[in-house]
Amino acid sequence: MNTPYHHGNLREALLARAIETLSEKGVEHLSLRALARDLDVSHAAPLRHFPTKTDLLNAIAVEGVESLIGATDTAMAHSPGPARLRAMMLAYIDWAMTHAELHRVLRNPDVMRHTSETLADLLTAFADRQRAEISYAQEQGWRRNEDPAVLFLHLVSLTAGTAIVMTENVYRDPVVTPELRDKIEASIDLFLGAAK
Amino acid sequence: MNTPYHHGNLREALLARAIETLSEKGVEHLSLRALARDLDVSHAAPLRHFPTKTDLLNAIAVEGVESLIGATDTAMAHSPGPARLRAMMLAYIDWAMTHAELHRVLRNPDVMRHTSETLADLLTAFADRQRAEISYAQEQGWRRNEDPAVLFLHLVSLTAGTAIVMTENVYRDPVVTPELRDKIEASIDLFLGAAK
DNA sequence: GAATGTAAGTAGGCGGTGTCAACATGTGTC
DNA sequence: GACACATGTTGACACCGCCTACTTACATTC
Repeated sequence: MNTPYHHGNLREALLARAIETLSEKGVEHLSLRALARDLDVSHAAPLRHFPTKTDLLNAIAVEGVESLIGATDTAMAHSPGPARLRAMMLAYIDWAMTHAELHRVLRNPDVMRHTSETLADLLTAFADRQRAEISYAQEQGWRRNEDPAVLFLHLVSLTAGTAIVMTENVYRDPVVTPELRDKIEASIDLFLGAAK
Repeated sequence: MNTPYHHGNLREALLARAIETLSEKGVEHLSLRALARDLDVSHAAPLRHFPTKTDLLNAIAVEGVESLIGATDTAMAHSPGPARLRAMMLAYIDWAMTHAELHRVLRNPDVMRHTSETLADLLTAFADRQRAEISYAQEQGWRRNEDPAVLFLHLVSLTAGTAIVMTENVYRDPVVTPELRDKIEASIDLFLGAAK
């Protein structure tokens, strides 16, 4: 009865422990064998559920994107129509800051080079939502005569860029201060509020 | 005389070959031992010059940042005063697109977690230059009554974000088209030209 | 309810990796 | 010319992802 032959739900346990160690030690120090050790299981057991390490990272990325989409969804649901675009951008950045390592997995080249079908679908769906939100805002009068594709590129670049600048400390210390959140909002508003 | 005991300039050869393989196979497939094999040298020889793999990546990052700074320098030198800020941003993005893998090294978490002194210095110097350029533009009347810190955050996020969106294909296919460069410029100008 | 096919675990091995220690070989300096 | 020192080599260790063959438990079917 103790240490049964079958773990029961090794797949979920692997994912949970992986995300845990991810936020502790970073992507590059995540190993399938260490994961197996942590869960008291043979070193090859994880391969039954994730044939390759990339598959594991891919599954984690799926959970990450789902979490991200959930966060933006609730944020947008609590915002009135015209403010939804702003809520979406801020939710993305906030999510990235509170899930830094998960966010890092999402921009791991090895993951993004061979994304699973479901991950790719989630990403394009999210992108479509961003595009839809832009066109809604334009209908409301925001930057009405601007090329939507340009606005989309700008929105994506700015949100992803801000998230990255916040999570990785590219420019070391200078950026991280208490009133930082205000500056982030102000920065976003340079884009959103210009034609207000 | 053939295959002498001492390589002569192994350090430079390692860096050169590393950058070469980097653009071919990506960061995660760079190995010290493979590098040593390529240069017909024993597997531990690289450790004399780069005690750890992170040190090698760090040195590559230094070369990368120097190259990036050089590119922005010449771009800015060829632009009249008020257009320098725009030239700086576009030079950054262009450099990232033409040196995608080198750019990826610069945002490799393992590199950025323990940056060498010289790399950190280069980065802060570059950041200072961006700040200086912003304040110069503000003196010229551009977004004069805006918080410089917010402008800096926006500039950094937007440039880094655009560079990343272009080099990694986060949203798969939709973004990469021939007239893309025009859209990039238009996107940048949403920020730069707003208060013109 | 036994037989059986399959999913999920184990054991072991292969080739690869980064890193270390001990040793060898040149090079530059007094 | 002796000697310190930088730069190579060799061999080992512990780890890694991944593969194959084997074993165990579960589920389905007759």
